[in-house]
Amino acid sequence: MAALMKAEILCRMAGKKLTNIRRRVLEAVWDSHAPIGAYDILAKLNDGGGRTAPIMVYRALEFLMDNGLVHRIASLNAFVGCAHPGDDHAAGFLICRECGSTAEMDSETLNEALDTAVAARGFVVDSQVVELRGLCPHCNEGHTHAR
Amino acid sequence: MAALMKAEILCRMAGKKLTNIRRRVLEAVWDSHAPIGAYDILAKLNDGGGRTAPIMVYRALEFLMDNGLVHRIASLNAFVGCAHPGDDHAAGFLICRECGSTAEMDSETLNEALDTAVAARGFVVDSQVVELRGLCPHCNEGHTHAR
DNA sequence: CGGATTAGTGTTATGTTATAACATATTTTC
DNA sequence: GAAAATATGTTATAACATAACACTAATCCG
Repeated sequence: MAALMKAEILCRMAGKKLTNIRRRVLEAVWDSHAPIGAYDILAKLNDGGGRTAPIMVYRALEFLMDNGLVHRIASLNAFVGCAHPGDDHAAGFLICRECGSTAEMDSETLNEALDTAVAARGFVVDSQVVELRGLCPHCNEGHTHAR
Repeated sequence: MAALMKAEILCRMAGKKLTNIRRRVLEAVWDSHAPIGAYDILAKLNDGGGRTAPIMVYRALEFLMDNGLVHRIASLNAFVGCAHPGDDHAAGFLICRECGSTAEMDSETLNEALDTAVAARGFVVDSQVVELRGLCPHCNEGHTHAR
């Protein structure tokens, strides 16, 4: 799997260890087509008789997030693989309410607009949560919903 | 309290009932200078011997959110009073990591940018979570942090 | 009016998400 | 190879949220 390979390389370059459990959690995240919850990851790991504890999953997720390999979707209490690992980027997400698919949006336009809106108020941003829920192009076929 | 008065009026106009528990939850939300968690609201209600149950608070919060009186901050699992009740608006939030104060950002610029970034991908947005964490102007005095 | 319907509240129990505290094992550093 | 740092394993519990069902109050409409 390409994402796994890339993760291996990035960790090696950064002097970080992509240990077994971390790799297995990352695999579980990528195996899911949609954002996946920590306890669903846990279930995958323990499928077939493992005895991994919740905190082990959370610790792995923390590592993966710190190293830009996974993002947390706060509005879903769930996690997705990062589409652009390596870049240190502020991302936004487009979450389809029908199919659950989640696209990472790394838009200049978006971040410039955020900066502008925010700078006007003298606020200094450290981190952002931008999660837009709606219909992806595929699920929107034949519909006529507007915002 | 002004927010309470406004809520009364808006509910009356909409034919909705701002019952006792709903009003008390709304009060608790406004009494807090920062976003407040459901169980902290609960504690306030029960301070002095009440026996309100968690679900009663969640039910009240659901009503208040449905009627545009309260917003949920997903990244904090907490709730804030809506700064512009009555408008049906898509808001964003600026959350100070030092003092916890939270400003509601109802920016045209922001929403236009979101629309632009999103329309380019053929995505149709229903609802949004925009929560920016950082330093408010007051807490930023004397600092030189950048994004 | 007064019965039927709807909306709201109260109560108990449980589900879901996340972390604390501490012991053990492994790796790195010097 | 001892000390320090990093990672894992184990048990328990904290924090956030909802299900299910009984009961009460408000409203609708003959």
